Amino acid sequence: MGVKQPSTGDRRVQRTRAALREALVALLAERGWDGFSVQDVCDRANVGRSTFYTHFADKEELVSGSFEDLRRTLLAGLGAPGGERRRPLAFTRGLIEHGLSYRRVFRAIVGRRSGHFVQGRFRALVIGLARDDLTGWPVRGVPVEALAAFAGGALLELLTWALESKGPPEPEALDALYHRLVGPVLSEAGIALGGTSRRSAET
Amino acid sequence: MGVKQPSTGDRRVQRTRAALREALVALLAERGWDGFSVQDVCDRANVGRSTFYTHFADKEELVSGSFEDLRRTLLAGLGAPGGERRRPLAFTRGLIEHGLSYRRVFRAIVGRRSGHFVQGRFRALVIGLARDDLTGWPVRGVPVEALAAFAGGALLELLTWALESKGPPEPEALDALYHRLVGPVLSEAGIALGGTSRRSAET
DNA sequence: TCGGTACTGGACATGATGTCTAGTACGCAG
DNA sequence: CTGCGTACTAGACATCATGTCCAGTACCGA
Repeated sequence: MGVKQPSTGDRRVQRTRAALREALVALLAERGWDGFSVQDVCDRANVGRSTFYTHFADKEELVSGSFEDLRRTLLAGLGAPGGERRRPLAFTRGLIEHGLSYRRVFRAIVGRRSGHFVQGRFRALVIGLARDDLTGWPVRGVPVEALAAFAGGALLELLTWALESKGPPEPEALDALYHRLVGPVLSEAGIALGGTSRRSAET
Repeated sequence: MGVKQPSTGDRRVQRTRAALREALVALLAERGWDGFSVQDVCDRANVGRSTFYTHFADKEELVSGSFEDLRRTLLAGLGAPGGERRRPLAFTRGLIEHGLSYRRVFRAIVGRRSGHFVQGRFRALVIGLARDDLTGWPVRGVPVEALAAFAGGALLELLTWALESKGPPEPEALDALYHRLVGPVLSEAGIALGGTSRRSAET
């Protein structure tokens, strides 16, 4: 699986990888996942195709890194983790803002011209975030996994709808809408939305 | 786009198409979307590859037919349309039952080994059903499209979760869970769950 | 029974993938 | 600054799936 032979912090390696990632994101945004080949990425990045394969096994392995970055970015946007968390699913704000800002890329990730791998990866990211979050706000009789699937799926498709719609709403409005819809579900467990901060689920 | 030259009701045509569809579904269930080629479908169906292309442009066009069937099946399961509709999103029961019954196929449609096209098609199917349904139960200040995305996405991922989980729940239980979670969202518009049947949204 | 149409299988061109190799360029340590 | 090693390069190669085309065969329907 990881076939990365150049294990170095060599400057050449860093430049090459950066170029490839950049090219990938650009091509993804403008042509969609199936709209470009490994060759195309290499051309755009000015990198030999053989070189590509010394770093990544395929397009998918290359894009995986970008998802790592995205995840880190989103989590970083939450401020100090474990700090002052007031509402469930607080990460949605950052995700929505980010998604609407980089609209072209996110449409390519989530929309019709995407690819199975990319989309699946994004789904996993969102639902994973939801699960981690909701672990702190359990609902009676509902497995966290199921709750996360529900809330994450809803968020995913709502964001998709916003990205595809002609006049995309403001991030705040969309976030508010989502929380307005998903709020009742969570408050069913007796969670006061602006009230006590229950926070102590197993680490 | 539709390149179907054999426009006939010829018995040979029907047999060929049926064989191809059957083979496709079987292969999809056991190998996943990317796990088989057009050639494989033809082999399993005992049909020449050239023949395949006289009927369908590619795998995707072939599978489209099956989705049509599925849609019809689900809608048929609702009884006379416009009849005695008591609750919003009534179609979920049929969908969930069907999905859990044909677990292998639906995991292939929705799961990790699926393909972008198939998955997208299924998403569109579910969200489309939700939209058609929810048109009859509007929620103040929320576009139907958005509401359908929310409810459909949640259903989609909840079903996926159930399909992937080890001990899959009973259809009734899953359906109940979904409606328990999504219910509050809809009742926000003042819909009594067991009460008055509001039914007359703008056509 | 016969005409037409669907099926057959095989050839062909195309394009992407992934592997490999010998040679070149460049970063980095000494 | 100098050379050692490692990353990069171009290109060849084998493989595989796709989609098109054609001449021949089989079979449906009238």
